[in-house]
Amino acid sequence: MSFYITTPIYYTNDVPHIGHAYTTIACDILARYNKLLGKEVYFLTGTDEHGQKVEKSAKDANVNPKEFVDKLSINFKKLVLDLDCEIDDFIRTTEPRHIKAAQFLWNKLLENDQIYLSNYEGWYSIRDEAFYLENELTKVDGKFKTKSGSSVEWVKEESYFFKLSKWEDKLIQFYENNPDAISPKTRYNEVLSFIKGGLKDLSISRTTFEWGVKVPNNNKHVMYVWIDALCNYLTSIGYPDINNDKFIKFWPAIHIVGKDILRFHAVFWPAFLMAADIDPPKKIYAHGWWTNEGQKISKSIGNVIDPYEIINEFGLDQFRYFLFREVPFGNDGDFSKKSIANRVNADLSNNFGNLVQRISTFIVKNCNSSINPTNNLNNDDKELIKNLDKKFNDYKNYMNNQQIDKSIKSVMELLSLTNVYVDEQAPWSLKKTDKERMQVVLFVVVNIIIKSSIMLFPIIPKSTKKILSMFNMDINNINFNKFDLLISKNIIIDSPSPIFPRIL
RNA sequence: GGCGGAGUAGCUCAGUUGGUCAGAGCGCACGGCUCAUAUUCGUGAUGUCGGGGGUUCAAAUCCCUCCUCCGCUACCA
Repeated sequence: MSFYITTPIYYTNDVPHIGHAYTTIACDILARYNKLLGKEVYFLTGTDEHGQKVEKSAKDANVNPKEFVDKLSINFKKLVLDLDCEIDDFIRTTEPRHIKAAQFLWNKLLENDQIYLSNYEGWYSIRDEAFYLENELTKVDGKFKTKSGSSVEWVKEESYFFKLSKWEDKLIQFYENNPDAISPKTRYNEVLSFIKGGLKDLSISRTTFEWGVKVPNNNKHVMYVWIDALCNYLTSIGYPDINNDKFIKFWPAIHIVGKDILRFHAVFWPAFLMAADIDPPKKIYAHGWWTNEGQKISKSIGNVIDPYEIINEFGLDQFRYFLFREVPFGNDGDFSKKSIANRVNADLSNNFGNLVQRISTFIVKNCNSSINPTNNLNNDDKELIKNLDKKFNDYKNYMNNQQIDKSIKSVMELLSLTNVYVDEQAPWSLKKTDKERMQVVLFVVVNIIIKSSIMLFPIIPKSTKKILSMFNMDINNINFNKFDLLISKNIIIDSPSPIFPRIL
């Protein structure tokens, strides 16, 4: 079994922000989870480095575009590592392998009679670098203006077109047969209604700038961003060699994207692929956006969230945990210092961390730091183990559908039940009355701590590794294959220290 | 305008086919324990389930209508 997951490639026109971190961590969580399942995982991210904006920014900065993107791309690559994300490849669209792949894809589309040369005409705003439809414009003094007041002019530009209109029925059919191919459900509905509203052929080349992948045999044109950029998902696994091991093993991919670029991934991209005789993606998952302390994030307001700032203040795992526990994956969320502090304290410090701490120190003090396996379970113990089993299944079901928040919640519920169990069994009382029974209770709880740590490993890898090594588990070999509900070996505990300090 | 989603405790939200569905977490109040990172456990309070009307023995759950919010309605990415 294999699992291929991608982030969008990030545009090298600015420094990374919370949105980039969010998408990348989402993929990392799903990648790590699938590794725990024993699947062969391929996790791809990278940078999208072409286009008019980059060309212009580079010019403004008085450097050539390649130098410009070299610098910016590094920031994104660094962020991936600093977020503790285990990628398998970092692709850049300026790499020769990608240019080769994109041009091959183009030629394939040409060969399959999916591309023709014509003219793109419309009202164009130089200031906005965008075309407008007439119904988007208002007439001021006999001249059309955009809502923002920019003037527009009628522009006619030679362009290659992709025969998107031909794919309308096939896309509808594909999505009706694969209702899970777009998530969440509301996004699926949106895309389907968009397609049903009719598809026009798509302009897929530009002549107004040069910084892009050249159209084969016509150097006047560079490829439209979405042919160039989306092709990266193929490039990384060896396209155009579709018979190589990687391609065979991993395609089709699951694409995690922001809701703003859903259409490109869910309409254009599958059409390009089918037109080039390649299977459409397995799934496209659109996530939401973050606000900052209740406010929409924008550069002009100046409230862009720098991931490094959050990590430095709250910790990396705390940040990762908050992003995916706080908000249903797919919804918008609000980031605030108060909510991350509350969330981390309630779930990680108090519920999980304190359970680990109270049990581990108890074992160190009262059991000579060691706990032995046993099968001598009473009904209370069996009940809790049954809950472990149930929550583990819930957790997997949710993760399999990218419902990361719900899967985390399942583990938290298990940990709450365990805290209740500890209070009810009261090992500190058993210490005086029934030492044997006390050992059993501790053994049951240790099992839950270890299993919960493994379940949470994809979300908070560094902290859970600390916990697992505190219990002397083999942290280089964590997976679900050996996930027996009860551990069969003696557990020795190293001197415990709080893993999740409370945030004040 | 069209299509779609949503309005349930202070906050974030669960509520399958109408009949323990009035709930959870956080927050708050009180109490217990003291193994633990002043942590944990228990108990409790607050809601005309957006408004109005209707169907039914019975509706947050079905129908009608109104109000509010959000998303999509193609070529910057």
